[in-house]
Amino acid sequence: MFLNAALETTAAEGIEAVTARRLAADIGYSPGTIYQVFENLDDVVAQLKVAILDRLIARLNAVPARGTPEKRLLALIDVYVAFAAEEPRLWHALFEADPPSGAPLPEWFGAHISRGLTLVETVLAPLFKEEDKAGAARAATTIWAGLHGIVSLARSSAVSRASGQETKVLARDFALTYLAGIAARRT
Amino acid sequence: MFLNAALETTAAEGIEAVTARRLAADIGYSPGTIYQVFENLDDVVAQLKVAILDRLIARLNAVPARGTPEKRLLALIDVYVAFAAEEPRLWHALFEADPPSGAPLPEWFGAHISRGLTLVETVLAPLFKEEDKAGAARAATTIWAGLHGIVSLARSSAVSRASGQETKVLARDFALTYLAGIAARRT
DNA sequence: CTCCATAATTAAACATTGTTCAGTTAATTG
DNA sequence: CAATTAACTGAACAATGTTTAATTATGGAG
Repeated sequence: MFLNAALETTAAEGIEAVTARRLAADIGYSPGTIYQVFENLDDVVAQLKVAILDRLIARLNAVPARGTPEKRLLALIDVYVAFAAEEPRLWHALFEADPPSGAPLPEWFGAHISRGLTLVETVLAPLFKEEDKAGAARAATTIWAGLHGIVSLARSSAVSRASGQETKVLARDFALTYLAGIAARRT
Repeated sequence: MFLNAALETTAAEGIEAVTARRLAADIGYSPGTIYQVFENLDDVVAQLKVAILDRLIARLNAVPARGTPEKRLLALIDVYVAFAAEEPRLWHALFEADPPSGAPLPEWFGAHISRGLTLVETVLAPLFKEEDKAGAARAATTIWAGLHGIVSLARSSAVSRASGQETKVLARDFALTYLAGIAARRT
């Protein structure tokens, strides 16, 4: 219940609106109860991030697993960019917002993020020889990170914020060019 | 004075430690005085970000303007990654931290960020034909954004956090591969 | 030097935040 | 039904950003 309320508030008003009293009031409880379910607000936010990541990964998993790796990667990118465009506050809460206290995220969170990475890695695998698993992993990391950077820059810069389409073009071009570079440098 | 104190506190303890009372106490003033110099704490943080960006850009400007575009770009990247490694709290405050209130940054901040972009664009210019200024701009945007994403992911992921060297290799590889992709797709 | 006007600075107050905990209510078990 | 356990509350505390009346310092005119 707490997480559902936190998710709704975040989607509608941003993660900064998720306060202890607000969260409790939304489901008809008192603030103190939160601390019997969660360690503190950082814990709430950490689990909220996992819930948001689950949503994103569910969408990514929903793209059909057929076609060339390039086409599949572009489909993943479109889904990612669309998620950031449709749910900007969720994307921000997941990838950009700090825990309320400013403390680092718990260690177990890294394992969740890597689910996104391995998803990209799986799609990219056919492009790499079997003995070059490290290359596939590195490419997946770079594309995942680059995608994040492009969406992040697009959100903060007033330039391309007007046309949401621009981000999609930029992200697609980045991925295709990077893959072309891998092919070119290999030969 | 306020900005200097804020910069020192941020470098040492992170931007979350920059509070109104702390800031005032550090220079021997009372909290209320801040509001005769700044509009509010968001304003302090915004100007602090500009100060940090000035530092980063000063370092980027210090790289020699000779050699091939590729070598010059790699030098820029090394400086960027080194800055993030040596001053992680400043990098975080500049690129990742939200304003205290969660409100968006003022419009004039975008103009400052674009200084970094044009710097990369200048280095990349010789690689593009004169009529393809848009291509150079897009490449600069992608590299700047990708660099941000790689450093951001490296910081949040426990995987490569241990060896700070990994980030540099990843960033260099990303840039070179992306440029190779541009060359390959053009022919 | 004195007096006054202006500027600079303060200290206290207010609302809101996360968090704790003794006390109260609800549920469950023997 | 009684007693134990669990769930929950509401008031309190410290710390936050921000405002403002009061105070102090500054500087110029006579």
